[in-house]
Amino acid sequence: MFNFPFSLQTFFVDIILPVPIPGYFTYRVPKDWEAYVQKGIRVVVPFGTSKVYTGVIVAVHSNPPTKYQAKYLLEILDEYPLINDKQLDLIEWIAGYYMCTPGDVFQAALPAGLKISSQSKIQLNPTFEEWEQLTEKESVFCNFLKEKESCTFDEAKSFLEVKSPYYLIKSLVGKSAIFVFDELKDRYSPKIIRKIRLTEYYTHKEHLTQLIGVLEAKPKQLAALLLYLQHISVLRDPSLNAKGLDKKIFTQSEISESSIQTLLKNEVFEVFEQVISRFSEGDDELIPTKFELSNAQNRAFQEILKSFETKDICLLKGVTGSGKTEIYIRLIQEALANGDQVLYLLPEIALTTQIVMRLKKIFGEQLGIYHSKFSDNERVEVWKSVAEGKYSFIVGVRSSVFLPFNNLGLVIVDEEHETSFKQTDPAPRYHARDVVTILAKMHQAKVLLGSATPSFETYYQAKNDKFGLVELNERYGETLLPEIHLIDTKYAAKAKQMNGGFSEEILDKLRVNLEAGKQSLLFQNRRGYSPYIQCQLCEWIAQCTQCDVSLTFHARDKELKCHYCGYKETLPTRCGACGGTSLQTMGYGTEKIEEEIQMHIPGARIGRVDLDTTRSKTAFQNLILDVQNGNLDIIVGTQMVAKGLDFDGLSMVGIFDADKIINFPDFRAHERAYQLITQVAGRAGRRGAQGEVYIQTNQPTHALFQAIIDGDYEGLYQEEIVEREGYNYPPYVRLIRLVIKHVEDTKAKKAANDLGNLLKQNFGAGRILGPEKPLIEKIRNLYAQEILIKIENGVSLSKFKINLRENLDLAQSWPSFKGVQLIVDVDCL
DNA sequence: AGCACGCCGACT
DNA sequence: GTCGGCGTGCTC
Repeated sequence: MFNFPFSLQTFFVDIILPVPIPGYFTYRVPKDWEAYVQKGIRVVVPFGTSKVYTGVIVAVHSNPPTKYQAKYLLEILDEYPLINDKQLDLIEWIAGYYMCTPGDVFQAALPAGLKISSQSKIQLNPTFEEWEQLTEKESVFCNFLKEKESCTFDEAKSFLEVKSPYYLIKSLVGKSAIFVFDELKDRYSPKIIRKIRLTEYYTHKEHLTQLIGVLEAKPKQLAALLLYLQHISVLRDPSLNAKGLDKKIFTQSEISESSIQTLLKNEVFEVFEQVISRFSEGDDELIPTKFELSNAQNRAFQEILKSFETKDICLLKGVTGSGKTEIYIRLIQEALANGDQVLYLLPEIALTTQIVMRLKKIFGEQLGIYHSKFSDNERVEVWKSVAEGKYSFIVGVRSSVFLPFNNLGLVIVDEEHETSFKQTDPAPRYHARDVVTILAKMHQAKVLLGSATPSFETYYQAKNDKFGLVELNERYGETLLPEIHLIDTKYAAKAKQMNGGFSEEILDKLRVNLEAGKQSLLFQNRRGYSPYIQCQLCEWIAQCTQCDVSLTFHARDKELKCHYCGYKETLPTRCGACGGTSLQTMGYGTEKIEEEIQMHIPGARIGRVDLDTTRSKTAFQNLILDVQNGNLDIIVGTQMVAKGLDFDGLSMVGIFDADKIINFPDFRAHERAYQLITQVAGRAGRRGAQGEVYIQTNQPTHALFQAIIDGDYEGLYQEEIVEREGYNYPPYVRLIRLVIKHVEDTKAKKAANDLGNLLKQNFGAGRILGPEKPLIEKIRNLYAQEILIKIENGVSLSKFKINLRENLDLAQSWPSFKGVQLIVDVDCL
């Protein structure tokens, strides 16, 4: 760091601000603070006329900006860097690669609790006495604060009727009249639970046995004591008493509050408070960490280590149920023993389940979990714990790539092919799997990509020796791959073997399974009751008012909903066109499947697993528990079940809309269909028994089904890769998608056309596809057009992107781009 | 992205 | 005559 004690130079800092404006922002450092500014610390700055933001310093220098007057910093939030150099480098890399601003990345990288903004609170110092030191304006403001207890920057601004209250506030802070507390300190409070334990006296065996004798006459108190001893066997080991028992456990059993109170009064029990981390699920005993790998697993494990000697990235391609997890665990143990940090990325839904419980049991306190359903408090807690080194192992979703690692040794990306690793909606539109390879390079860490059905991009790299490749082709134990049956729905319909959407075969199988006490899973990749409702007279279909899609009927809420914009309306009784009353639900969603199966198979206990039934944090876990405990016979679900559920009991899987998946208009449709169907099918038949899978389709001769039945990933890959090469699709080219949006259809088309022509001129028509209307032309009243850019392998991506950015900037200055939104999606899926 | 400045319709 | 609609342009 610079340190010129008598320097006449003025210091400036370049900072990242959470705004979608390219580049960094230069601010001036007040003379007194020169010693405190440093790369990686957060600062609060004024921005525009009335806003304050938290930014992070990326550079300290003494070059005044020439084109504008730099403003002063308002506040310094950290003593030490909160964001380390590698993180700053990663932010910059992502912004460059994904063609967004550092601010976009910063916004995604930091939990909100670490980004105070205009909402920061101001409070009067209660011990403040020296009112005579204040200016008139200041004392008026302080009196206002006295009344209000606290106020926000915004409130202060409107009260003071000035454009920027920060100078006055700063002066008051200097006089110790007020506090500005960053919301971090305010919002972030540790969680405390109340526990009960024996007083020290009764931890002695003789006192305790004596007590039990005395309580013989008081059965209720005795019951309470015995319940305690049942959970905490103090007689066996008095030191266990220190752990205590959650008060809830008493109240949940038959023990009355009054008997507890009596025991507390008589100083048998005492209450104490414990600060708990928000996600340590109790203090389960750690299970023994030594387990044997099977021969196949051990061979794979050794091969991975070998591959890491020469390559940084390795693909582990292991069939469902081959026991990849044990191999991961072994690698994680090695890395941790080595003193390295480990990051284990999972798709969101997989994270709520058993695997995390299992890892928690093995790795205990060193394991931190980073999940999108966690509150902001919890995220800040994880962030700090990683920075402090409390967690050396993180299991998390996409965004955990931004955590403050300083010594990463191993990154595992499980279910590597999952599209949820790519962020689609707000920028940065990054792919965690790809970001992780850069992150790992910075840390000189190894990356293991795991999947039963790798993405073709990844497999291509492995095949071409860029990544290591290790295969695990046998299922763990003796379990056989499920037997897959195709049901020809066209034929079944002719033979009168269809019952609505269900073939007799599936219904029969469900009945047989139910009688045998076995569980079944039905897969329908569409939530709600029916994907559309239609008038039987005039064929009118209820459409969303803001989007170019039909409305899905949700029976539970008796509403029509748009799955794209969230629009809702109550179920109409009349046709929107002819006024007729014969509206009918068309097609099948999970709700309707659930209802009809209930009708066909009365007595079956049916559970539904889709976005609608698992919105809350615990709902999904409760459903899983119900399945595990055998409280459900049939589970109906969307792709959530394919990805989230992982247990033994399922003996049969039924798949309904296979045709929809296969015929999806996208060059990756076959790859995706293979992955999804294989994944769903893989839910059937674990631990010994062979499972059965029934797929309803009207094109049973489709080659894809044969590949799925044979588990012939390789064959499908070979076939598809030829097509990809022939038609110039990934992995032979990189794709960048441009989306052009406008409220007016014609304006979107005009802008897209103009841009398309420019790009064709400058990059060659062969590289530009479109403009074309996307699958859904209008969402939230915005019409969209798409342009696809193909960049063949070997072309310098960074140069291409700089060139592309210039073209885009030029286009956006055109009159035809007025009011047009332009989205850039690099490596779009 | 916000948010201010700025230029045209329905209200006291 | 004003309040307020959202079009456009800037933010270190």
